[in-house]
Amino acid sequence: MAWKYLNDFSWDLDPDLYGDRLYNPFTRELYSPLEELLGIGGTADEDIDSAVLFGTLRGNVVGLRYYTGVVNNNEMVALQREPNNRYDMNAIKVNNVNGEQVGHIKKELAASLAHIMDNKLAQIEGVVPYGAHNAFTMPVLLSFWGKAENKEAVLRNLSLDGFKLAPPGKSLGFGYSGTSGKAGTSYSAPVRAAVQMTTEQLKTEFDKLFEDLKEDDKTREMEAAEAVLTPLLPHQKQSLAWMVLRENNKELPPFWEEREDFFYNTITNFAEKKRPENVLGGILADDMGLGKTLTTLAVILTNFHSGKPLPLEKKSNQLKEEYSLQQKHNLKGPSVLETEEENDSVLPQSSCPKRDKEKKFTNTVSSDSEPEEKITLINTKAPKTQPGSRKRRKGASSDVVEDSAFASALGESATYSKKAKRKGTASALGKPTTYSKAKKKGGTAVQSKKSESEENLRATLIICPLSVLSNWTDQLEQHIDPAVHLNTYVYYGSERTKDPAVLSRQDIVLTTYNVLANDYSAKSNSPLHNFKWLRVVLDEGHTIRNPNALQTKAVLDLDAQRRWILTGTPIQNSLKDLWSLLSFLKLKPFTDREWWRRTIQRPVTMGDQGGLKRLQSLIKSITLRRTKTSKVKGKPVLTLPERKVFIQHITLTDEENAIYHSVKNESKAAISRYFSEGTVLTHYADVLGALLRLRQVCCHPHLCASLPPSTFEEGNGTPEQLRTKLIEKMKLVLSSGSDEECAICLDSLNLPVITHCAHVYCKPCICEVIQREKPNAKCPLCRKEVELQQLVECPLEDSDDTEKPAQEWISSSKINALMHALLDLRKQNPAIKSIVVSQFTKFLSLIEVPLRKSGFIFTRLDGTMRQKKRTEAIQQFQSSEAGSPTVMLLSLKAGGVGLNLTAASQVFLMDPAWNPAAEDQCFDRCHRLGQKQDVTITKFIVEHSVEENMLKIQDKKRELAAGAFGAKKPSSSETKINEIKTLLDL
DNA sequence: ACCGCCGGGTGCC
DNA sequence: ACCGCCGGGTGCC
Repeated sequence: MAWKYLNDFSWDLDPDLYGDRLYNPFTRELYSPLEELLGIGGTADEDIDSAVLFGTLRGNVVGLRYYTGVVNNNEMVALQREPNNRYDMNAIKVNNVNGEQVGHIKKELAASLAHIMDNKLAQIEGVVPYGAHNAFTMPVLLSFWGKAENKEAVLRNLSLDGFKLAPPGKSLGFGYSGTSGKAGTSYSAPVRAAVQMTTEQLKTEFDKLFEDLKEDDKTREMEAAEAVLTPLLPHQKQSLAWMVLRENNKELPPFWEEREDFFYNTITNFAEKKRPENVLGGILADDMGLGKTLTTLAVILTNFHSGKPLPLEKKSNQLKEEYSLQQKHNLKGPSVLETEEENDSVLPQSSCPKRDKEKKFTNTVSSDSEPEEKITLINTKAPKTQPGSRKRRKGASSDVVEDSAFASALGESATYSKKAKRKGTASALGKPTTYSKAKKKGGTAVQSKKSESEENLRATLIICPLSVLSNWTDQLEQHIDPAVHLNTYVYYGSERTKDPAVLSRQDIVLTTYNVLANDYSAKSNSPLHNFKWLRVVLDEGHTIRNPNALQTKAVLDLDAQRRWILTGTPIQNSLKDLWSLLSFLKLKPFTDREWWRRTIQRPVTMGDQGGLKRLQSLIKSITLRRTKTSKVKGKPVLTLPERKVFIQHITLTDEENAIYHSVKNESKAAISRYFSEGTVLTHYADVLGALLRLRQVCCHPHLCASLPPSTFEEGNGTPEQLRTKLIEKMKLVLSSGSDEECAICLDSLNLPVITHCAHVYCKPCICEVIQREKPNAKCPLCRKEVELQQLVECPLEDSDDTEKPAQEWISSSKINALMHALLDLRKQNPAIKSIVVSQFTKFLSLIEVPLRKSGFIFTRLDGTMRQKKRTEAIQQFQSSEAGSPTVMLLSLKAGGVGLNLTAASQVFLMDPAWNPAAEDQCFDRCHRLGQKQDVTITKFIVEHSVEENMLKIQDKKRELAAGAFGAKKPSSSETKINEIKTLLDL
């Protein structure tokens, strides 16, 4: 069991508990109670956050003449161990900010430092006070940072070799002096660390980071291209203008200045002749529901190259027929040149942007005049619709559908049509679809990363979580003129293309983080990675917050001219999560984590004003953020109907109460034993297990019946027993209603497997790790050794029914309360739609019975459903037709942020979530853009139960968290113990 | 390197 | 002189 390793590895997390997360309303950070209660969390990287300055030491860099890396006065340098150096295994390289080697640390000092670095006793950072004009050696000022408990060891090690650190009080400690921007000036002007701000000040400052909309470039508005049928709201016109400005921007990136014939970085004092590239893109961090998707589509259509709209052909019937003929013709065999000539006369380049380097193509796409001509073609404007209203698609005709069948039979992309979608065929995401068919042509247009010129780039890659993939296709259909040839390819499913030529023909390619990561790890060929994109857009961009996750690496390895991150939660998990995002944006020098840490992350977490200033100006220059309460010209961005939350207290029946108390007493007994043994914290998994049971009994006595009784004991049995136990444990994880996530990809579990150390991952994720680290692969959560053969898979679908066969259905107090409310509503107005939310899918199943009995038409959405069924469920529920479902049974975390359930005006939360953020997100699914009615939320809470206690602790945590900033502040063990006592009334 | 270090040449004042 | 001193060769790790 996982807690066995807690003593050895301070950052062990039991995934069993990982999903039960609490919410920090300020940082919008989700954190698990386990991390909180044990005062742990994060990865080894966080050691750097809590580092203190041990002191400084002057040393020498030698061998300058052998290397090309140059440095300026006061420039920061990085130290890098070089254990395989053939002359000295203690060798330490010194690199400049660009990663070019400058020299080596002189060998005597290196011999002493190597030990410290290899054992991670300290992080050693260098600043070269006098770096320019040194031919052979140069001095370097070294700062030693590390955990306080390692300070003595470091000092001892150094003094054994005759080195002595100057005490930290003598130095500023950031490697540069706050606002002057001169790296390293501090060493000669020693001061105590810059004026430290209080937590409160920091919080205020941080709030300001995203709220400043006064600048001109963020308030200017811009109209979208004609092909965008939905009129943009004022704030969306602002985002469009700002994004177009960012994409066409020719300025130097933040913190760079042009000086004489060099470009200077004012933070690191690095300089180079080459002009640093600016980010053509940034972060659109608008709150959920402000229309990031629509705005992004508008950018794609509006800013092709140099501010001109994407050249798109207007479809006409004649064109379509010829096109369709062409299609069939080409599918018969490899195309020949004559055919292409024909093609071009019928359908110019729009559907085939990157065919080859022939002149005709270059002319049509990259010349300045040509795109304008195209625009005139689409000038016949369709009547615009109001935002949120659905645009009926007129263009789809049967020949297109036929064509799609033809195409998909050959494994090619299929034509998307609304008609087909209504029949439920083309909506299947399992196969590639395009909105309008790209011309098939014989493999002449293989695009290569290097040889294409930037003007020829056309395709935008959009990467999103699977749960919002359909949102993109829906919105494309909803907002884009159907009469326009917008080539769209959904890169998903087993039939996805391997042919870059197919991608090169697209305007938009949609895929998911998981598909991207899978392709990336399957190294063989990932067409997405062997391609230069015009744009890459990350939807729910905080998905890549974990720098070690495969998904993040796969994303960072994409090649694109312009890069966008869409996210509603800019700093979801404290400052360090920002790094992956900046790294994606390729902002020099922050793509290297060391420079990010040294210049921003650590100074800010230590309360340095200069660091915060830098962070502010950085964020300001690349981020646009509006909240639901932001205003444009004095008016709120959005006016949503009211949202009211009621708590309805439930009194259990005597019978239920008896069950509750017996479970409670049993748990109490076990946990009291841990108290007396003083092992509460090491048995925390059991504590949460007990809480889970109590929460379940509050809902329905049948819910906790299938819990494995073995949770309270340890020990090993036969391999078969172990296997059974692991499967049980995994099932508990999967069915606990917490919508477990994989600690590697941080996404929902996909093909869950459990390790012998009882941690659950996606099979592809953990296999990747084992492959990469073999032969010594370790569990990413507990560092225990893992092997491929030891992974236990979850047996398929013997599910609830077989587990508990003939248990007769009974009601419960909560079910009665719900049914009472639903029947009441129906009496008032039979058209009212309600969402019934629980963390326990089994509970939802139990609720189905009385719903059916009372004649409710309902639908259901939970994490176990395939994408196709999900889409169906949502569409049925959202339909306003008579006979459409009036109740949706929803598992708390199903669907993700993109889920739109605005048809509902009532939400019933059957059980409180650990994590108020999850509740809020859930409410936002119906209380969002498009909601016309007031929304009423009813939370059912059993009085005098663990549920009430959960609310209390949540409130307390909210308060506590509101005062915290950035880094996690683990509560004292006294607090932890008290919390457990509160929860269990001990 | 306008240094340090090495090793050969050399040796009263 | 088993030294000192001189001056040329030489130079990261």
